[in-house]
Amino acid sequence: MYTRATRKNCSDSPAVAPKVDPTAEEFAKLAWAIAHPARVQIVRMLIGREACVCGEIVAALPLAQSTVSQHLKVLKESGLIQGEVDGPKVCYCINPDRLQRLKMLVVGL
Amino acid sequence: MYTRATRKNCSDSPAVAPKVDPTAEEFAKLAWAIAHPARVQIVRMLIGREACVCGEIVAALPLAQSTVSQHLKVLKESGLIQGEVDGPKVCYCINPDRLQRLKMLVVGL
DNA sequence: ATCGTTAATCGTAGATAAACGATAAACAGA
DNA sequence: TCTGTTTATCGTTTATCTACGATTAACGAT
Repeated sequence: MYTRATRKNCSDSPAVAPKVDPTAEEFAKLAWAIAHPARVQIVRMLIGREACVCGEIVAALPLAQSTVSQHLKVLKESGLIQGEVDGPKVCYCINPDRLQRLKMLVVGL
Repeated sequence: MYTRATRKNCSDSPAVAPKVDPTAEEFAKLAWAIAHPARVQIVRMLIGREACVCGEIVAALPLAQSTVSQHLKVLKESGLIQGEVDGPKVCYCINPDRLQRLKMLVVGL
């Protein structure tokens, strides 16, 4: 047996309950949305510009149009952004509620 | 040509500079670290307990020991946590600086 | 109706992640 | 020294991500 404890609260803390906290999944999904440099830039761009057409986002990134479209899809699925069809173009904007939720979760760590 | 603009700041905004902002990569890496439910739970556990032995983390999660070890490795590589060897055990704790950095980046969005 | 533009989707290839069991390494105690 | 404990690593399998070109769908303008 190992009874040595050289660091406080290290080996001698009470056992942890093996329970899954429910927000971990939601948290991970939101974090995952911005877990890629391109998506971080897209989010920042949309926050800074209020709204942005897909083509402008493509032009601002060194990626193919199809790749950007996929990143936009990921962001849309996370709820962080939403797209609105405007003729042949699609106008993307931030979803303030989800962004706020992400901030809450991170700050609440 | 498409000149219709039904939404403000949508099609008629000035062009975006195709420049890569330098913190996007750092941001993405930190976000990636918590982009998995298990890692979110680990981080929360460490924040709430100050420090924690690997075995306790394994016990708290419904995952194999080797899998947890991999998640710990990811978190360590991101700098969010650090491990300290304590005999045969390893004691993990949060790196407050990196956590603060993550919070700053998210709040600064 | 046709043409050009815009953006999503498809198909594919390569890389990476996630999960596990098995093994190895490091250590304390007998 | 030998044994049991703890954790990291290895090897493997499966799944998902990322990136691209090509194609398709939707739309406005002519």
